Amino acid sequence: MVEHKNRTEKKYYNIASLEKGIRMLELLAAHGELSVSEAARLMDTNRAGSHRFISTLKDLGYVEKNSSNKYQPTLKIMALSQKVADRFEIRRMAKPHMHRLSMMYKETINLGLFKNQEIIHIDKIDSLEVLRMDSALGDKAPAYCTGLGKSILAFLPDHELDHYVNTVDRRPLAPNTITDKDEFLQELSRIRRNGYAIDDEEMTIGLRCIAAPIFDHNHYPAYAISISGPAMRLTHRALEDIKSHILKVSEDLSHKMGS
Amino acid sequence: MVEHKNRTEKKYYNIASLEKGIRMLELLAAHGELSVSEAARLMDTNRAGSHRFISTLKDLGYVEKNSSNKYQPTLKIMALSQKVADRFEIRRMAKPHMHRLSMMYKETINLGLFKNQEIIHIDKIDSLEVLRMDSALGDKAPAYCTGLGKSILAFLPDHELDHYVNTVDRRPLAPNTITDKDEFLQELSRIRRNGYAIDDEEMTIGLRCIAAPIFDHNHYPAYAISISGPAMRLTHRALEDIKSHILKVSEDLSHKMGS
DNA sequence: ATAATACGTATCATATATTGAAACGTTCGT
DNA sequence: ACGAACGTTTCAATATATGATACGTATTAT
Repeated sequence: MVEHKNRTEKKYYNIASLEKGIRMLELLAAHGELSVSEAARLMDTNRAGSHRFISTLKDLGYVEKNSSNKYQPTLKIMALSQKVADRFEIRRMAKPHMHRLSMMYKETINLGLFKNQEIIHIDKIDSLEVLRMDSALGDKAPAYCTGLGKSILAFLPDHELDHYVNTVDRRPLAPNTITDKDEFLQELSRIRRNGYAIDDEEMTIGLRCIAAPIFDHNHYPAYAISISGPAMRLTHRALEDIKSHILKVSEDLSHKMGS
Repeated sequence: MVEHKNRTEKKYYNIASLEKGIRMLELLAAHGELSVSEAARLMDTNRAGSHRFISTLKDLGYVEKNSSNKYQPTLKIMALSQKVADRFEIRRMAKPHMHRLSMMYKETINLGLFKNQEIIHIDKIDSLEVLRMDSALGDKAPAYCTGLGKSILAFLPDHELDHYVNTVDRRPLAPNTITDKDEFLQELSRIRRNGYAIDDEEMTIGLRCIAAPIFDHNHYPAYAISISGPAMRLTHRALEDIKSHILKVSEDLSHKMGS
């Protein structure tokens, strides 16, 4: 009777029913299929209780009844999983490239994701130098004035780019921010020709950066990779050296993503 | 006040907290990452409520906090998803082959999964003939006296096969059921040489069947495919014709599964 | 064939888990 | 340096999950 009630040690602000429901889904996935009463035994409850959870999961579409009166998980979990996996897959594949670039150039390497017209930093390797850009994972940045952003924008489908240029406010954040629409479109066309983008103190004064887009299996520029550092170290001369390397990396990653 | 309470139309034996929790997970997956208060707004609740669900998902390992105080789904969903997907993947890939075999031979085609020393029927195409085997999806059958089962057993790793032969009761279910251990091991060795198994009225009187194993990416004979029908139609002569086709199909599917 | 058992599903009163408000310390934006 | 927004924790009120009960059907044993 003691081990039956020792769940009091749990944080009392957790949702017990959610834990049980997820556990039910895990059991169904592990066993492939379960009847209401089999599940009841595994969950240490009665048939009525078991049925309630399974029925809820069924209504949510994560579980279905097969012809032998057993319940089995559906492929709906795949939809969830896919969304999550995509985000992690690029990180896993980019990591070795990022390390190599980091060792070669001793500057900060960033991996960005384009979402809701913004750049989200999904991975990075910090420069070991004292003077360095200090961004946190998950931070957001505008696309129009960053290397990551511009390299992606340049390869967006026409209608999406149109929408971007016409709706996003290009407020000046640093001396060189490109605010004029025509000038901005020219810049994107230049990037499209080169394959890479340079952010020359357009978001942060003193910060320079070179970036290239990474295309996913839909040939969509979902991600970008960049090297950024203080303008005094990352001279235009230095960028010239880095250029071909980062292009090579972005092409390789695009290929790995199925593009 | 009315639209706020019209959830009374729901089946009252569903678990509301589970629905909300899953919805929270879906939102996190769709948005990539969300803060407690962003989620609160999307879920139409307050920060405390939102936090409770996220915290629960975090403790379950499905969600983690990133460095910008947002919560994002982890790869744990993949583990769930993978288990489910495996079951469906073989079905999806086997379907066209099964249809082709069905049209060629006009008999019942079965796809089986080996689990807990039993065969589970995970897909089938019924023969259009009046006289036919009537099995339901999800039905279980013993492995030792079915084509599907024997074709898999024959290619099991040694220690697993040992365990099977020594623990499973080979009770006679039909005239030709192989009950003797040595005779059974000889049969498996014959199947290993041929690559396919024949069930000659070993489980059901009057029913004959030919089956071949399908290997997964671990080179494990996780599945098998079979053609079964009445012994009077599925003569040994007929089986001779079918043999090479079913072998070809099973090899192709093994290859597609990464074996 | 028939009885007995196991099972899936539905309903209800009651016990309990969830809820929203309130509060505290921290972070963020200005 | 200030105020607002946020994440987290606590607690009492109450909306919700629970277990018992019941019923019709499938499965198994006799």
